[in-house]
Amino acid sequence: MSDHEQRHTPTPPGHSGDALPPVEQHAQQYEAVRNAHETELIEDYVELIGDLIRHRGEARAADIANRMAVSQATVSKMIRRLNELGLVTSKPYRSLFLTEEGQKMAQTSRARHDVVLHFLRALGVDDSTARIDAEGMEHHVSDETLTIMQRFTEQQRTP
Amino acid sequence: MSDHEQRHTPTPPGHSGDALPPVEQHAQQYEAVRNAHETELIEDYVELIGDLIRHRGEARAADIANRMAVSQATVSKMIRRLNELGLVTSKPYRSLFLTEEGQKMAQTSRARHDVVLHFLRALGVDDSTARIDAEGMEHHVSDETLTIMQRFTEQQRTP
DNA sequence: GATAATTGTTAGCCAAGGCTAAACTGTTTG
DNA sequence: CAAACAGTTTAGCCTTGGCTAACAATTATC
Repeated sequence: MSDHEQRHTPTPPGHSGDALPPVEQHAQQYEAVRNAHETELIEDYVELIGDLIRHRGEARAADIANRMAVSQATVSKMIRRLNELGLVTSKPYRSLFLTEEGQKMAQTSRARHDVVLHFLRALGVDDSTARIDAEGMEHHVSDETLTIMQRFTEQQRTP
Repeated sequence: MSDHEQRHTPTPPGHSGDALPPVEQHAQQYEAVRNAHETELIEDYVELIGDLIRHRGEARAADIANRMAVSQATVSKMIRRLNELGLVTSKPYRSLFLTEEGQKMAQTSRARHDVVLHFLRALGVDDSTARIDAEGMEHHVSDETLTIMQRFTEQQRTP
């Protein structure tokens, strides 16, 4: 653990832009992003499976592959993982179901996604752009920010 | 390419929540996220190196490792990659420099980051939360949304 | 009901991005 | 100036999440 940096001025004076955050805080930012990345894909799969079930009555691997633009082999492998994690149940060659826990995750993830999407639209972002941005952003928005976004959206709706 | 889904109602009627987007659009969302992920880390490194140079006069591997909360070995490996990509120049055991291209990327990335961070603060998000969220969000915000965020922030500043 | 088409699985490959341990270089200091 | 220390690199390992190709099962069609 080098504190080499700390020998110098902690908050340099006349630079353009913001100062660097303290090391611990800075590190925490990057760690948060890495953590988000670990769960992100899992959540996306679970969310999509939930959506497919809701809207189509069932979730099949081929549909997931199409919608994710990914090979069926990739989906198959991922489903095995979701199984091990206790998020879905599946019998070979049959369509998928979410466990209790999976349903909870799908629901949370869905809600999160919707808040971000509606927020972006309320901000004035074009629908198809909002969809793309929301998909990427949803896993990186804290609960605090999410609440604020929701409040903002509601205010826009009833001016 | 299965169109199995399309046999059914394309926009189902009375469900709660939004309908599923058409397959092509949906796929595009996920592809965008995967693409962002590929460049994300690279941009983070380059941005951080730029920041270290600006604020401290030099960027050393140990500082990067500390700030990213990652081992030095990981940094070392990454620097080799950045080198191959023509983004940084480095002599063994010496501190790092950004190439022209690297500087351009650092600058763009920095600007993006700042817009998102200032936007979140203008929205009313607490500073340390805003920093964490901004770090994750910055790579998933389209230019369109970025512009809107910037406009919003300026409006808040001068009410 | 046999065969064709679709869907699902398995095996084996690859790159990215982490890690630890060990070797090496450069700098500081007794 | 030699030894100790701090910083850097290399080697080798692991997991994820992609892919293709080959095979297996289910479903559709004649």
